[in-house]
Amino acid sequence: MGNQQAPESEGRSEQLETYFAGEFSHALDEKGRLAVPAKFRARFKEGAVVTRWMNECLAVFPTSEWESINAEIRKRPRTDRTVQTFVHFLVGGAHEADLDAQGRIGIPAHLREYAGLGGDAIVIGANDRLELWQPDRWHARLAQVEGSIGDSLSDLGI
Amino acid sequence: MGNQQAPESEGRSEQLETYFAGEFSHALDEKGRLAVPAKFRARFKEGAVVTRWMNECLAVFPTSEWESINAEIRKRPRTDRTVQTFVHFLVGGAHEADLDAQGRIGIPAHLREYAGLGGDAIVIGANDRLELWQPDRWHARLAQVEGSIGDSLSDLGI
DNA sequence: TGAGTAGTGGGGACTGGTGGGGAACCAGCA
DNA sequence: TGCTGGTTCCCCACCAGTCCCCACTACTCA
Repeated sequence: MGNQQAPESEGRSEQLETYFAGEFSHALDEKGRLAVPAKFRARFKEGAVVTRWMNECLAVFPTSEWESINAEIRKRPRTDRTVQTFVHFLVGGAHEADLDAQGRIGIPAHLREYAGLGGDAIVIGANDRLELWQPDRWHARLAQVEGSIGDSLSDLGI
Repeated sequence: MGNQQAPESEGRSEQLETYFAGEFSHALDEKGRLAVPAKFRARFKEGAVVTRWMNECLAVFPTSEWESINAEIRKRPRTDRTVQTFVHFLVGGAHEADLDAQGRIGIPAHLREYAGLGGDAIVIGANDRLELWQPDRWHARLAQVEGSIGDSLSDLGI
């Protein structure tokens, strides 16, 4: 990515963010819609897939990203136990949607319920995906992560 | 509709969904009919096959998909124990049907009974098939899956 | 301080899901 | 063989949820 050559005459060329990063606090409205941070919207031009994710949060993938993950799964035997787990949890939970004209995405009721979302939500950039967290769960997760970050970094050799 | 005769005006920008995904809650009516989610109906133009499936749910395959699975089986020796299991469980349970004009499919009584279906049912998109679940069974299955999703993802190298 | 962008809220049209009525088909019995 | 009862299938109509669009407010940047 990265090395952009001729700067666009546009001035601030809002070029495509390659990886998601950062933390945002947005509100879900009455209808279960959530605004995607403006800088990330271009990545979702082709559509977005919302699904269940680990630690009781939701993940939002650009469609292409999701497809490449799922394509990997479809190569494997459908009766494999691990594959079934994946299919039920992730594919079964997957909701495909486009952003509306305001850059919002609708979150189906059963996913909101799974992640405990309502009112405010925390949007986390997590490289290949966005994660949506119920605020309390996010803070708990952060506290948990802080305790083990030292070990993790040395495990990873960073 | 159709005041202009574009040949495949059927098309719509929303073209055929390639794989099934997502979760839907639909009701079985008095007559044992279940509405197939509208976005998937095109995949069942050639017909659908409903049959028993793992974890006491039902599976709905597009006819072509079912055919390719069953063709695979027919190549194998009919005395093979696994083949016999497959034939009794899946082929024996198979019910071929078309969607009605409202996009509903009729589920025979013996299959409804097997899956405990009546009143509400959960429809799960599972890549190559739809799965029909009795709500309580589905929630139990989800709870079970949730516990092992982390391991599954790392097993799959995701 | 003003202009533009981002986030939020809400109203209206429309599609999809559900229920039910009626016709057609089938089988059993007289 | 004709009549009757039941089941299945088809079609119409209502209702609710979803999507699309418009408007308002707050914040940021120049």
